[in-house]
Amino acid sequence: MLSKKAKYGLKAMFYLGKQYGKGPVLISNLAADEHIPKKFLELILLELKKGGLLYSKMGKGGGYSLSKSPEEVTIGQIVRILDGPLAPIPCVSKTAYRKCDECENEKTCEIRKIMMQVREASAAILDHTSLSEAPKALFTVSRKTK
Amino acid sequence: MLSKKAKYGLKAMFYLGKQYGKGPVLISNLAADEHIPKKFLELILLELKKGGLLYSKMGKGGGYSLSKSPEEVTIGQIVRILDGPLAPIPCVSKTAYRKCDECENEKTCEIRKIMMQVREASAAILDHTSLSEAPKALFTVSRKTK
DNA sequence: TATAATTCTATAAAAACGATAGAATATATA
DNA sequence: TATATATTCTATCGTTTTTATAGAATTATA
Repeated sequence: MLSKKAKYGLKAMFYLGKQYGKGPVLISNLAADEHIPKKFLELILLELKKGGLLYSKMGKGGGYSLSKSPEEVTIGQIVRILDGPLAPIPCVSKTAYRKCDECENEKTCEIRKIMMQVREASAAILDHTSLSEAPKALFTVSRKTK
Repeated sequence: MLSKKAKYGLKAMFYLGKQYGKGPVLISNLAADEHIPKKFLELILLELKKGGLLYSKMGKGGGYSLSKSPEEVTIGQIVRILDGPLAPIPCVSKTAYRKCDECENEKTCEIRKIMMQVREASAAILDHTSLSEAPKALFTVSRKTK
């Protein structure tokens, strides 16, 4: 399940995507417009900034804006920063591989083989959908038996 | 992320799949062989039984076994029972639809459109992979732009 | 009746989640 | 330089979920 943090973050990023090029956006405005708890949103935007997706400026006339164009920001990037790896289990993550605690033999693990495919499918979608083209992309999953 | 409960459950189900037709399996044996905390495993097997995937018999000579053949039990069924819906957000779940708390307009929600596709892709894999064919199925995701 | 097994109920520790509070820091401008 | 405005940092807090564990109850067999 996507966390509320990630959901708020995605909302905020889409919002900033629409404001792209129009100067910095205030946290307060974003929070009010998207109905996100302001203090919580502060932390989220900070994480996204540290993740490289946002630019910010302090003081009068400051605020947040995308650090690159909406086309260049993928949903996958956002979700990874806020919720961690897309992979259902750590041993199939490409961006944050980790051996599973209980796993004896990674080569023969059936669970791993399946979750590998799930990760692959999810990543194919999330890493190829950007803030701008979100509503346009369509994906199909097809099945082949060896 | 898949919970430990679901991981243990999947391990147990694969194990029971291999023992299918050979009579009931003791929780103790299963727990020992797969290195799963026994008391925790009890709860898991009980859930899977209530979900209709397992048959059990109490008393001497009792134990657990699959309630249908391994081919008929899908990974999706198991994961749903133990971890809930596959959908990343409740509003795109087919088996457990729920309106998102924060959602204003489901029709125009960009997040929903994307997560719908993720759910579709995951379900396509998990609902078409069974305990027996797990290592054999292959899936590919292809992208089309409208 | 003794034994062996699942089932049920309750509890508990630890981690994750969702959120809030307040002080610190940086910036613009009057 | 002072003031207002904004992000940034650190700490905390309550709730829920996760990951178990304990023990009694129930069912079945021999």
